[in-house]
Amino acid sequence: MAGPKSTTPDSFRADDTTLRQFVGYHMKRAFNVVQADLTQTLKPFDLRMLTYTALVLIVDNPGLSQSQLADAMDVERPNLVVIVDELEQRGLILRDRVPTDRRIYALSATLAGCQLCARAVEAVAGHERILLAGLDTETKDGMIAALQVIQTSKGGKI
Amino acid sequence: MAGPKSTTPDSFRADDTTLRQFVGYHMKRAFNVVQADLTQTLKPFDLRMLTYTALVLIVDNPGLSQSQLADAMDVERPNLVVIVDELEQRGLILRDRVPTDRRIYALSATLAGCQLCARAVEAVAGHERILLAGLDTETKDGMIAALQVIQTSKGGKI
DNA sequence: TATTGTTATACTCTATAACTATA
DNA sequence: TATAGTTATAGAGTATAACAATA
Repeated sequence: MAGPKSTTPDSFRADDTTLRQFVGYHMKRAFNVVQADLTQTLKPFDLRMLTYTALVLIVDNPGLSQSQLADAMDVERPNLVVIVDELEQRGLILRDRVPTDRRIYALSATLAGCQLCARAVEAVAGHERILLAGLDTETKDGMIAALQVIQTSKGGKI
Repeated sequence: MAGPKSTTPDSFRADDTTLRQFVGYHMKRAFNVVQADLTQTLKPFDLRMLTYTALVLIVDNPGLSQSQLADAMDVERPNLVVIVDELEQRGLILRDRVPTDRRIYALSATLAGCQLCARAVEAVAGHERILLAGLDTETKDGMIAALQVIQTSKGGKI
């Protein structure tokens, strides 16, 4: 990662541009790193971040509807359809009609889905441990708590 | 934001699915909120997050090259071209050839670019203050520091 | 040979409107 | 009328290969 030997001012690392930064800048850069790592980690399982997140949520919350899943994932319902389609076609989840309200699909994981999920979760946890090795537990927990507070402030936006 | 009155299990808020979450999940949700707010804030200036970030970095670091800017923004060079194009066509920045290395463009902001940047930066700062009102200074700084550590661990990925 | 900027391209993610079937 | 799921579609953002000009 040596800087280019150009005649322009010495290479601008992101850290040098300390003036007038905004949280979105740091969040995006950090998220890029996390997502790139996640993409690599999930590749052997043929999962992306979205399909992985959906699968974990379905395994952990059997019976939830697509609307509820879309809400939990912060994704628009139309965009969730293709994600659920993919998981269903691979035999990882089931779409069951709810007799008392036939508009709703109750989502649940198959045995294959649970097994794939378990392996993927383990892999992700392992990679995350490496990725966050530079943070002590207190700092990490503080960051996650702060991220959750920001999430929550969604409704209170101007 | 009342949950749907369905016969399926009570609405799953994201906060209920505490099992087996991963940082990417929290980072994405929080980033969604920040970016949505940023998009709204920048709309009056006809800027997006990417064009705003590029403009601020050029204003604060006059003379940097497109490669350096792409590196600072964590964007691939080909994708930066259209961003710089847009700013140049709007008369906000200049692309100047460097005599000592004619491969490079030295980027700098015009007066109009500096003025628009100043107004946009102020608006963003104001919105950010509201968005992060739920966090005390210590928590906020801790989060940003943690995000920067994650950024840095990019090179050390497995 | 390597680097800067560029074009072309494809893929993913996101956002909106409109439809159906059920309630 | 309202909601769940769906379709279609358009727009961002992202990633890769290949090229011309320059070093």
